[in-house]
Amino acid sequence: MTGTRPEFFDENSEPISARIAMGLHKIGLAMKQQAWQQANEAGLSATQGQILAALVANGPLSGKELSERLGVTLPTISDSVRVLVEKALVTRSADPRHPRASLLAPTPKGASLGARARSWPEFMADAVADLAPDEQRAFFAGIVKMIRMLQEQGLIPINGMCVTCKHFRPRVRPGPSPHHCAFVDAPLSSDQLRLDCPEHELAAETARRELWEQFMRRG
Amino acid sequence: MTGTRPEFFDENSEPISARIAMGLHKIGLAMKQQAWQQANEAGLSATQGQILAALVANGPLSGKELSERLGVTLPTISDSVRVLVEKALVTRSADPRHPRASLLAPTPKGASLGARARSWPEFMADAVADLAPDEQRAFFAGIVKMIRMLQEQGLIPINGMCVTCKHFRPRVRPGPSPHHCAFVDAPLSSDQLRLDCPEHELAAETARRELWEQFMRRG
DNA sequence: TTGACAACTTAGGACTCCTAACTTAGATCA
DNA sequence: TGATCTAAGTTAGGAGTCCTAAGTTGTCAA
Repeated sequence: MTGTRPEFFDENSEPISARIAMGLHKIGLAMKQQAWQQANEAGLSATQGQILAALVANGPLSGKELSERLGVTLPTISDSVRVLVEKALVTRSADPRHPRASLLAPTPKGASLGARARSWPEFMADAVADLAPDEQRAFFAGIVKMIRMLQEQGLIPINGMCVTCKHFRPRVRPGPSPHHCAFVDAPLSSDQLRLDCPEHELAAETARRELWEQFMRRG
Repeated sequence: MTGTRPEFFDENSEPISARIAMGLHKIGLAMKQQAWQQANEAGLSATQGQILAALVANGPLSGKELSERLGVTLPTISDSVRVLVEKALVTRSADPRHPRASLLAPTPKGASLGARARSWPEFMADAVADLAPDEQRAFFAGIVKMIRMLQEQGLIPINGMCVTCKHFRPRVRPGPSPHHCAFVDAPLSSDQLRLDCPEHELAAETARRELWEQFMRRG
């Protein structure tokens, strides 16, 4: 079984894109387990934690909005919200926008748990900390592009990414901060692109594609 | 709410490592949903698919080994395996290594499903395909390093990574393929590093750290 | 031969997630 | 003024995921 086989790796290894996919799969595994464990330690289920985190990050939301953001169906949300209300971590109030909808907001206790839940993925940040700054930037750039592709394919539900937002103006000036956010009227660099801006407003389909192409244009 | 606020992004954005974590979180979400959906289409559960994929990729395994590889407890595996045996996708046979253990091997039908299950994460590969080759390499390098860190922290169960394998010889020569695999006696480049080599044998703790430091050494 | 060990298996419970079938407040329109 | 439509939730039911705790059972060591 052993011997000089320089062709071994080319024959047996998959293309780098498949290797990336596998790596992300493994990272996803760690993420799932951590979320589960950290939720349990906080006396919540994973979904309950995610709901609280979303409410803290984005302000009051309806059940429908939550289901879109978390990528699960309404009944699943409905179930978890019932428990959160029973635990006095969330309150309901009427939503002026829709007749049957109710706006969900965290109570003070819920908000504090939600804030903690938001930091659950940060154990990842520790694992990233050892990368050199330029490696981190390259890594982040890859992630932004991947997420955009996944969203294009309809595999990621909602995302508050700058590159799909109607307020985003890519490459409007030279220098290190070429982009601009029209909402806050501020320049921003590629490093500063947000993935979950609460002010995100989805641009129309054609405008979105346009934004993306401008953003990707090199030079 | 609108106005010239150049400080907006620095004030409201998190550090890049946290942004990376959030991005990976979103990607993980897509991964979970895809796995679920693709498993359903194949008439399997997600876990069953992963078990079949592992058996195809690594050859016959015991329940214990499966539970380590998939990062779930033995009862969970036991449950899924029972269903797979009922479906005639997996067979048991005695394991010569352990008295009470049984080796699980896929039937032909199970093997074909397992081969398909192995390609489930590949939808990610499509999303990566738009990245330039150098971006892909940088991305992959980041992933390898992250996985290594996560494993260091005990957050990823088993991994057949070259950088933790006793057969791995990092940086033994100059040029584009500086590393060497002593098992197949072949040079390999950083791009060719494997994440799930079936021949992986875990090096002892101290040796592992040594390997890693050699691998990380720049220049 | 008695006990420890290791690898399961069983039992039981909480949570996730889905589809399908209601329920209901308001809007639309005849 | 109703009849119908729409959209947001809720309820019911079922498969699957996970866990902990408590057996089972071959083998090996004392």
